[in-house]
Amino acid sequence: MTGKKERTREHILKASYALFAKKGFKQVTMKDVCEAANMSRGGLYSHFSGTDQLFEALLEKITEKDAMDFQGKIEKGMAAAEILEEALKLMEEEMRHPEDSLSMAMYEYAEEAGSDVMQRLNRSSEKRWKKLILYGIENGEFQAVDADEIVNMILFSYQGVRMWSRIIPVKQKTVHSIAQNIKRQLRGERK
Amino acid sequence: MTGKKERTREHILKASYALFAKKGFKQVTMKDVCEAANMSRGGLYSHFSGTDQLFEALLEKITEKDAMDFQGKIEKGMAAAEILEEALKLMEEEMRHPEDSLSMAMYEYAEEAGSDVMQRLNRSSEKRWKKLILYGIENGEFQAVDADEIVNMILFSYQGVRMWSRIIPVKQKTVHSIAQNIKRQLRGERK
DNA sequence: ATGAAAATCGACACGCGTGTCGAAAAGGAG
DNA sequence: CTCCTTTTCGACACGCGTGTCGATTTTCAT
Repeated sequence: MTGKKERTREHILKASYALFAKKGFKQVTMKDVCEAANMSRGGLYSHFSGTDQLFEALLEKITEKDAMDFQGKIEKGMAAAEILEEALKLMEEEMRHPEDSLSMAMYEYAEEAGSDVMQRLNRSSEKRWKKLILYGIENGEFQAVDADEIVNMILFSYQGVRMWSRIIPVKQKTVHSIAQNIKRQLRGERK
Repeated sequence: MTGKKERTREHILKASYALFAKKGFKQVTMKDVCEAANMSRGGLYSHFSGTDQLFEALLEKITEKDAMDFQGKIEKGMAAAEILEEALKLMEEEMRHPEDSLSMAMYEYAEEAGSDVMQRLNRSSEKRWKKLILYGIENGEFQAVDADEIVNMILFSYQGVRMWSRIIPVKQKTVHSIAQNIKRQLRGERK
Protein backbone atom coordinates (compact mmCIF):
# COMPACT_ATOMS: atom_id res chain seq x y z
CA MET A 1 0.00 0.00 0.00
CA THR A 2 2.58 2.53 -1.20
CA GLY A 3 0.13 5.43 -1.18
CA LYS A 4 -1.34 7.14 -4.15
CA LYS A 5 1.03 10.08 -3.98
CA GLU A 6 4.14 7.96 -4.27
CA ARG A 7 2.71 6.06 -7.20
CA THR A 8 1.73 9.08 -9.27
CA ARG A 9 5.06 10.64 -8.47
CA GLU A 10 6.81 7.69 -10.04
CA HIS A 11 4.41 7.86 -12.94
CA ILE A 12 5.24 11.50 -13.54
CA LEU A 13 8.98 10.90 -13.36
CA LYS A 14 8.73 8.10 -15.85
CA ALA A 15 6.65 10.14 -18.25
CA SER A 16 8.92 13.16 -17.99
CA TYR A 17 12.10 11.19 -18.62
CA ALA A 18 11.06 10.64 -22.22
CA LEU A 19 10.24 14.30 -22.61
CA PHE A 20 13.55 15.54 -21.23
CA ALA A 21 15.50 13.04 -23.28
CA LYS A 22 13.79 14.08 -26.46
CA LYS A 23 13.51 17.82 -26.00
CA GLY A 24 16.19 18.83 -23.56
CA PHE A 25 15.45 20.79 -20.42
CA LYS A 26 14.23 24.22 -21.36
CA GLN A 27 11.84 23.11 -24.06
CA VAL A 28 9.86 21.04 -21.60
CA THR A 29 6.98 22.90 -19.99
CA MET A 30 4.80 21.84 -17.13
CA LYS A 31 2.02 21.70 -19.68
CA ASP A 32 3.95 19.14 -21.71
CA VAL A 33 4.53 17.07 -18.62
CA CYS A 34 0.94 16.98 -17.50
CA GLU A 35 -0.18 16.03 -20.98
CA ALA A 36 2.38 13.25 -21.11
CA ALA A 37 1.33 12.05 -17.69
CA ASN A 38 -2.39 12.41 -18.39
CA MET A 39 -3.20 14.74 -15.59
CA SER A 40 -4.16 18.34 -15.00
CA ARG A 41 -1.87 21.29 -14.29
CA GLY A 42 -3.17 21.58 -10.76
CA GLY A 43 -2.57 17.96 -9.99
CA LEU A 44 0.94 18.07 -11.35
CA TYR A 45 1.84 21.18 -9.37
CA SER A 46 0.86 19.47 -6.15
CA HIS A 47 3.73 17.03 -6.79
CA PHE A 48 6.41 19.25 -8.30
CA SER A 49 6.64 22.99 -8.09
CA GLY A 50 8.22 23.36 -11.52
CA THR A 51 10.40 21.74 -14.14
CA ASP A 52 13.51 22.47 -12.07
CA GLN A 53 12.42 20.40 -9.15
CA LEU A 54 11.07 17.72 -11.43
CA PHE A 55 14.33 17.40 -13.26
CA GLU A 56 16.33 17.32 -10.06
CA ALA A 57 14.20 14.49 -8.76
CA LEU A 58 14.79 12.67 -12.02
CA LEU A 59 18.54 13.16 -11.84
CA GLU A 60 18.66 11.91 -8.30
CA LYS A 61 16.72 8.79 -9.16
CA ILE A 62 18.98 8.01 -12.10
CA THR A 63 22.36 8.71 -10.55
CA GLU A 64 21.67 6.72 -7.44
CA LYS A 65 21.00 3.80 -9.73
CA ASP A 66 24.39 3.67 -11.42
CA ALA A 67 26.38 4.91 -8.43
CA MET A 68 26.63 1.37 -7.19
CA ASP A 69 27.75 0.10 -10.54
CA PHE A 70 31.56 0.09 -10.54
CA GLN A 71 31.83 -0.55 -6.85
CA GLY A 72 29.67 -3.65 -7.09
CA LYS A 73 31.70 -5.09 -9.93
CA ILE A 74 34.98 -4.37 -8.21
CA GLU A 75 33.75 -6.15 -5.13
CA LYS A 76 32.76 -9.12 -7.21
CA GLY A 77 36.39 -9.28 -8.25
CA MET A 78 35.77 -8.55 -11.90
CA ALA A 79 38.91 -7.47 -13.77
CA ALA A 80 39.35 -3.71 -14.17
CA ALA A 81 39.91 -4.04 -17.90
CA GLU A 82 36.65 -5.89 -18.19
CA ILE A 83 34.73 -3.30 -16.21
CA LEU A 84 36.26 -0.62 -18.38
CA GLU A 85 35.31 -2.50 -21.50
CA GLU A 86 31.70 -2.75 -20.38
CA ALA A 87 31.50 0.91 -19.44
CA LEU A 88 32.92 2.00 -22.77
CA LYS A 89 30.51 -0.28 -24.61
CA LEU A 90 27.65 1.28 -22.70
CA MET A 91 28.78 4.75 -23.60
CA GLU A 92 29.15 3.82 -27.25
CA GLU A 93 25.67 2.42 -27.15
CA GLU A 94 24.35 5.60 -25.62
CA MET A 95 25.89 7.57 -28.42
CA ARG A 96 24.11 5.52 -30.98
CA HIS A 97 20.84 6.64 -29.41
CA PRO A 98 21.43 10.16 -28.21
CA GLU A 99 17.72 10.86 -28.23
CA ASP A 100 17.30 8.53 -25.26
CA SER A 101 19.89 10.20 -23.10
CA LEU A 102 19.55 13.12 -20.73
CA SER A 103 22.92 14.64 -21.58
CA MET A 104 21.51 17.61 -23.42
CA ALA A 105 18.90 18.25 -20.78
CA MET A 106 21.57 18.07 -18.12
CA TYR A 107 23.65 20.64 -19.90
CA GLU A 108 20.76 23.03 -20.35
CA TYR A 109 19.74 22.54 -16.80
CA ALA A 110 23.22 23.29 -15.51
CA GLU A 111 23.33 26.38 -17.64
CA GLU A 112 20.12 27.67 -16.18
CA ALA A 113 20.13 26.51 -12.61
CA GLY A 114 23.73 27.29 -11.83
CA SER A 115 26.43 24.71 -11.96
CA ASP A 116 26.30 23.40 -8.41
CA VAL A 117 24.29 20.30 -9.12
CA MET A 118 26.28 19.51 -12.20
CA GLN A 119 29.58 19.98 -10.42
CA ARG A 120 28.48 17.62 -7.72
CA LEU A 121 27.43 15.07 -10.30
CA ASN A 122 30.69 15.48 -12.12
CA ARG A 123 32.73 15.03 -9.01
CA SER A 124 30.91 11.82 -8.27
CA SER A 125 31.60 10.53 -11.78
CA GLU A 126 35.25 11.45 -11.40
CA LYS A 127 35.42 9.60 -8.13
CA ARG A 128 33.90 6.43 -9.51
CA TRP A 129 36.20 6.39 -12.51
CA LYS A 130 39.26 7.17 -10.48
CA LYS A 131 38.51 4.32 -8.16
CA LEU A 132 38.25 1.97 -11.09
CA ILE A 133 41.52 3.12 -12.54
CA LEU A 134 43.40 2.91 -9.25
CA TYR A 135 41.97 -0.56 -8.81
CA GLY A 136 43.30 -1.45 -12.23
CA ILE A 137 46.72 -0.09 -11.42
CA GLU A 138 46.80 -2.02 -8.18
CA ASN A 139 46.08 -5.19 -10.12
CA GLY A 140 48.80 -4.43 -12.58
CA GLU A 141 46.26 -4.19 -15.41
CA PHE A 142 46.73 -0.48 -15.98
CA GLN A 143 49.82 1.69 -16.03
CA ALA A 144 50.44 4.21 -13.31
CA VAL A 145 49.90 7.31 -15.39
CA ASP A 146 48.22 10.33 -13.83
CA ALA A 147 44.82 8.95 -12.93
CA ASP A 148 43.09 12.32 -12.59
CA GLU A 149 44.16 13.41 -16.02
CA ILE A 150 42.95 10.27 -17.68
CA VAL A 151 39.62 10.48 -15.91
CA ASN A 152 39.18 14.01 -17.11
CA MET A 153 40.08 13.04 -20.60
CA ILE A 154 37.58 10.22 -20.60
CA LEU A 155 34.74 12.28 -19.21
CA PHE A 156 35.29 15.30 -21.42
CA SER A 157 35.74 13.38 -24.65
CA TYR A 158 32.58 11.50 -24.05
CA GLN A 159 30.54 14.46 -22.96
CA GLY A 160 31.60 16.21 -26.12
CA VAL A 161 30.73 13.42 -28.46
CA ARG A 162 27.54 12.65 -26.61
CA MET A 163 26.25 16.15 -26.95
CA TRP A 164 27.30 16.84 -30.47
CA SER A 165 26.07 13.51 -31.69
CA ARG A 166 22.60 14.91 -31.23
CA ILE A 167 23.35 17.52 -33.82
CA ILE A 168 26.07 16.25 -36.06
CA PRO A 169 26.20 12.72 -37.38
CA VAL A 170 29.02 10.96 -35.56
CA LYS A 171 30.61 8.03 -37.26
CA GLN A 172 30.78 4.75 -35.45
CA LYS A 173 34.42 4.68 -36.22
CA THR A 174 35.13 7.98 -34.50
CA VAL A 175 33.50 6.86 -31.29
CA HIS A 176 35.34 3.62 -31.47
CA SER A 177 38.69 5.24 -32.00
CA ILE A 178 38.15 7.47 -29.00
CA ALA A 179 37.53 4.36 -26.93
CA GLN A 180 40.65 2.74 -28.36
CA ASN A 181 42.66 5.78 -27.46
CA ILE A 182 41.48 5.64 -23.88
CA LYS A 183 42.27 1.97 -23.57
CA ARG A 184 45.66 2.45 -25.08
CA GLN A 185 46.54 5.18 -22.64
CA LEU A 186 45.39 3.12 -19.71
CA ARG A 187 47.40 0.14 -20.81
CA GLY A 188 50.35 2.45 -21.23
CA GLU A 189 50.94 1.06 -24.68
CA ARG A 190 53.52 2.58 -26.89
CA LYS A 191 52.18 1.55 -30.24
CA MET B 1 29.26 56.78 -47.23
CA THR B 2 28.37 53.20 -46.38
CA GLY B 3 24.71 53.99 -45.75
CA LYS B 4 23.06 54.24 -42.40
CA LYS B 5 21.44 50.84 -42.66
CA GLU B 6 24.73 49.04 -43.09
CA ARG B 7 26.25 50.86 -40.18
CA THR B 8 23.49 50.16 -37.69
CA ARG B 9 23.44 46.59 -38.87
CA GLU B 10 27.06 46.25 -37.89
CA HIS B 11 26.34 48.00 -34.64
CA ILE B 12 23.57 45.53 -33.83
CA LEU B 13 25.74 42.53 -34.68
CA LYS B 14 28.50 43.79 -32.48
CA ALA B 15 26.17 44.43 -29.56
CA SER B 16 24.47 41.06 -29.91
CA TYR B 17 27.73 39.13 -30.02
CA ALA B 18 28.37 39.92 -26.39
CA LEU B 19 24.84 38.90 -25.49
CA PHE B 20 24.98 35.56 -27.27
CA ALA B 21 28.39 34.79 -25.84
CA LYS B 22 27.26 35.50 -22.34
CA LYS B 23 23.76 34.06 -22.35
CA GLY B 24 23.65 31.48 -25.11
CA PHE B 25 21.07 31.54 -27.86
CA LYS B 26 17.67 30.91 -26.38
CA GLN B 27 18.03 33.26 -23.46
CA VAL B 28 18.58 36.21 -25.73
CA THR B 29 15.39 38.06 -26.63
CA MET B 30 14.87 40.77 -29.17
CA LYS B 31 14.18 43.01 -26.24
CA ASP B 32 17.64 42.28 -24.83
CA VAL B 33 19.19 43.05 -28.17
CA CYS B 34 17.49 46.38 -28.66
CA GLU B 35 18.41 47.44 -25.16
CA ALA B 36 22.01 46.44 -25.74
CA ALA B 37 22.04 48.29 -29.05
CA ASN B 38 20.19 51.33 -27.70
CA MET B 39 17.32 51.23 -30.10
CA SER B 40 13.62 50.48 -30.18
CA ARG B 41 11.94 47.17 -30.94
CA GLY B 42 10.51 48.53 -34.16
CA GLY B 43 13.86 49.75 -35.37
CA LEU B 44 15.54 46.48 -34.60
CA TYR B 45 12.87 44.45 -36.37
CA SER B 46 13.41 46.44 -39.54
CA HIS B 47 16.92 44.96 -39.64
CA PHE B 48 16.40 41.43 -38.37
CA SER B 49 13.16 39.51 -38.23
CA GLY B 50 14.13 37.64 -35.08
CA THR B 51 16.97 36.17 -33.07
CA ASP B 52 17.35 33.31 -35.53
CA GLN B 53 18.19 35.54 -38.43
CA LEU B 54 20.33 37.73 -36.24
CA PHE B 55 22.37 34.81 -35.02
CA GLU B 56 22.78 33.42 -38.51
CA ALA B 57 24.11 36.75 -39.71
CA LEU B 58 26.53 36.74 -36.81
CA LEU B 59 27.73 33.23 -37.57
CA GLU B 60 28.28 34.08 -41.18
CA LYS B 61 30.30 37.14 -40.34
CA ILE B 62 32.48 35.21 -37.92
CA THR B 63 33.13 32.11 -39.95
CA GLU B 64 34.02 33.97 -43.08
CA LYS B 65 36.67 35.69 -41.01
CA ASP B 66 38.59 32.60 -39.95
CA ALA B 67 37.85 30.60 -43.10
CA MET B 68 40.85 32.22 -44.73
CA ASP B 69 43.03 31.48 -41.79
CA PHE B 70 44.77 28.15 -42.43
CA GLN B 71 44.80 28.61 -46.15
CA GLY B 72 46.57 31.94 -45.86
CA LYS B 73 49.24 30.54 -43.59
CA ILE B 74 49.78 27.51 -45.78
CA GLU B 75 50.25 29.74 -48.78
CA LYS B 76 52.77 31.78 -46.86
CA GLY B 77 54.74 28.58 -46.49
CA MET B 78 54.45 28.39 -42.73
CA ALA B 79 55.24 24.95 -41.31
CA ALA B 80 52.22 22.75 -40.61
CA ALA B 81 53.39 22.03 -37.09
CA GLU B 82 53.61 25.73 -36.43
CA ILE B 83 50.13 26.40 -37.78
CA LEU B 84 48.84 23.58 -35.63
CA GLU B 85 50.58 24.98 -32.61
CA GLU B 86 49.01 28.37 -33.12
CA ALA B 87 45.55 26.92 -33.61
CA LEU B 88 45.81 24.82 -30.48
CA LYS B 89 47.03 27.81 -28.51
CA LEU B 90 44.04 29.77 -29.74
CA MET B 91 41.68 27.06 -28.69
CA GLU B 92 43.28 26.79 -25.27
CA GLU B 93 42.93 30.52 -24.92
CA GLU B 94 39.27 30.32 -25.85
CA MET B 95 38.74 27.76 -23.16
CA ARG B 96 40.17 30.03 -20.57
CA HIS B 97 37.47 32.53 -21.44
CA PRO B 98 34.43 30.46 -22.33
CA GLU B 99 32.15 33.38 -21.61
CA ASP B 100 33.49 35.15 -24.69
CA SER B 101 32.82 32.30 -27.05
CA LEU B 102 29.71 31.48 -29.03
CA SER B 103 30.01 27.72 -28.60
CA MET B 104 27.09 27.38 -26.26
CA ALA B 105 24.91 29.64 -28.33
CA MET B 106 25.83 27.64 -31.41
CA TYR B 107 24.80 24.45 -29.74
CA GLU B 108 21.48 25.81 -28.59
CA TYR B 109 20.85 27.31 -31.95
CA ALA B 110 21.51 24.04 -33.71
CA GLU B 111 19.23 22.29 -31.33
CA GLU B 112 16.42 24.66 -32.09
CA ALA B 113 16.83 25.54 -35.70
CA GLY B 114 17.65 22.09 -36.97
CA SER B 115 21.13 20.94 -37.59
CA ASP B 116 21.61 22.04 -41.19
CA VAL B 117 23.55 25.17 -40.45
CA MET B 118 25.66 23.46 -37.87
CA GLN B 119 26.43 20.54 -40.15
CA ARG B 120 27.53 22.90 -42.86
CA LEU B 121 29.74 24.74 -40.41
CA ASN B 122 31.17 21.52 -39.15
CA ARG B 123 31.94 20.26 -42.60
CA SER B 124 33.80 23.45 -43.35
CA SER B 125 35.84 23.08 -40.16
CA GLU B 126 36.60 19.50 -41.05
CA LYS B 127 37.75 20.55 -44.48
CA ARG B 128 40.08 23.22 -43.19
CA TRP B 129 41.67 20.93 -40.66
CA LYS B 130 42.01 18.09 -43.08
CA LYS B 131 43.74 20.33 -45.52
CA LEU B 132 46.20 21.36 -42.85
CA ILE B 133 46.92 17.79 -41.88
CA LEU B 134 47.40 16.62 -45.43
CA TYR B 135 49.70 19.53 -45.98
CA GLY B 136 51.67 18.45 -42.95
CA ILE B 137 51.88 14.88 -44.20
CA GLU B 138 53.06 16.07 -47.57
CA ASN B 139 55.85 17.98 -45.87
CA GLY B 140 56.82 14.99 -43.84
CA GLU B 141 55.95 16.81 -40.64
CA PHE B 142 53.00 14.59 -39.76
CA GLN B 143 52.52 10.88 -40.00
CA ALA B 144 50.11 9.41 -42.53
CA VAL B 145 47.51 8.18 -40.09
CA ASP B 146 43.83 8.41 -40.98
CA ALA B 147 43.36 12.15 -41.44
CA ASP B 148 39.57 12.09 -41.15
CA GLU B 149 39.70 10.30 -37.85
CA ILE B 150 42.18 12.68 -36.35
CA VAL B 151 40.21 15.67 -37.48
CA ASN B 152 37.11 14.27 -35.86
CA MET B 153 38.97 13.58 -32.69
CA ILE B 154 40.31 17.10 -32.58
CA LEU B 155 36.99 18.74 -33.23
CA PHE B 156 34.96 16.63 -30.83
CA SER B 157 37.41 16.80 -27.96
CA TYR B 158 37.53 20.53 -28.21
CA GLN B 159 33.83 21.01 -28.59
CA GLY B 160 33.30 18.94 -25.50
CA VAL B 161 35.77 20.78 -23.35
CA ARG B 162 34.70 24.11 -24.70
CA MET B 163 31.10 23.57 -23.78
CA TRP B 164 31.58 21.95 -20.42
CA SER B 165 34.16 24.47 -19.38
CA ARG B 166 31.28 26.90 -19.07
CA ILE B 167 29.76 24.75 -16.40
CA ILE B 168 32.47 22.71 -14.81
CA PRO B 169 35.86 24.12 -13.89
CA VAL B 170 38.36 22.68 -16.35
CA LYS B 171 41.93 22.50 -15.25
CA GLN B 172 44.55 24.09 -17.39
CA LYS B 173 46.43 20.83 -17.28
CA THR B 174 43.54 18.86 -18.76
CA VAL B 175 43.24 21.15 -21.72
CA HIS B 176 46.94 21.03 -22.20
CA SER B 177 47.11 17.27 -22.09
CA ILE B 178 44.41 17.04 -24.72
CA ALA B 179 46.49 19.24 -26.94
CA GLN B 180 49.56 17.13 -26.24
CA ASN B 181 47.65 14.03 -27.17
CA ILE B 182 46.64 15.51 -30.49
CA LYS B 183 50.15 16.57 -31.32
CA ARG B 184 51.51 13.20 -30.34
CA GLN B 185 49.09 11.42 -32.61
CA LEU B 186 49.89 13.69 -35.49
CA ARG B 187 53.59 13.19 -35.07
CA GLY B 188 52.95 9.47 -34.97
CA GLU B 189 54.94 9.21 -31.78
CA ARG B 190 54.98 6.03 -29.86
CA LYS B 191 55.82 7.33 -26.42
C1' DA C 1 18.22 74.35 -48.16
C1' DT C 2 14.52 71.09 -49.38
C1' DG C 3 11.64 67.32 -50.14
C1' DA C 4 11.22 62.38 -51.15
C1' DA C 5 12.90 58.11 -49.37
C1' DA C 6 14.64 55.61 -45.63
C1' DA C 7 14.99 54.59 -40.89
C1' DT C 8 13.17 54.76 -36.24
C1' DC C 9 9.87 54.98 -32.72
C1' DG C 10 6.60 53.10 -29.16
C1' DA C 11 2.00 51.56 -28.36
C1' DC C 12 -0.96 47.69 -29.40
C1' DA C 13 -2.96 43.01 -29.58
C1' DC C 14 -1.66 38.54 -29.31
C1' DG C 15 -0.02 33.81 -27.77
C1' DC C 16 1.90 31.02 -24.37
C1' DG C 17 3.45 29.31 -20.03
C1' DT C 18 3.06 30.13 -15.11
C1' DG C 19 1.42 29.40 -10.44
C1' DT C 20 -2.84 29.66 -7.47
C1' DC C 21 -7.18 28.46 -5.41
C1' DG C 22 -11.70 26.83 -4.06
C1' DA C 23 -14.62 23.23 -5.48
C1' DA C 24 -15.13 18.40 -6.60
C1' DA C 25 -13.65 13.62 -6.55
C1' DA C 26 -11.18 9.72 -4.90
C1' DG C 27 -8.78 7.26 -1.25
C1' DG C 28 -8.57 4.46 2.68
C1' DA C 29 -8.83 3.48 7.94
C1' DG C 30 -12.21 2.11 11.12
C1' DC D 1 -20.33 1.45 4.45
C1' DT D 2 -18.96 6.02 6.31
C1' DC D 3 -16.65 9.99 6.94
C1' DC D 4 -12.50 12.59 7.20
C1' DT D 5 -8.31 13.26 4.61
C1' DT D 6 -5.77 13.46 0.52
C1' DT D 7 -5.57 14.21 -4.23
C1' DT D 8 -7.15 16.11 -8.49
C1' DC D 9 -9.41 19.34 -11.38
C1' DG D 10 -9.78 23.44 -14.52
C1' DA D 11 -10.62 28.30 -14.62
C1' DC D 12 -8.28 32.57 -13.46
C1' DA D 13 -5.05 36.49 -13.44
C1' DC D 14 -0.57 37.46 -14.41
C1' DG D 15 4.05 38.34 -16.68
C1' DC D 16 6.80 38.31 -20.62
C1' DG D 17 8.24 38.19 -25.31
C1' DT D 18 6.52 38.65 -29.99
C1' DG D 19 5.65 40.91 -34.36
C1' DT D 20 3.01 44.80 -36.54
C1' DC D 21 1.81 49.39 -37.98
C1' DG D 22 0.97 54.20 -38.67
C1' DA D 23 3.12 58.31 -37.14
C1' DT D 24 7.44 60.78 -36.71
C1' DT D 25 12.13 61.78 -37.36
C1' DT D 26 16.45 61.46 -39.89
C1' DT D 27 19.18 60.99 -44.03
C1' DC D 28 21.11 62.41 -48.21
C1' DA D 29 20.99 63.63 -53.24
C1' DT D 30 20.07 67.63 -55.72
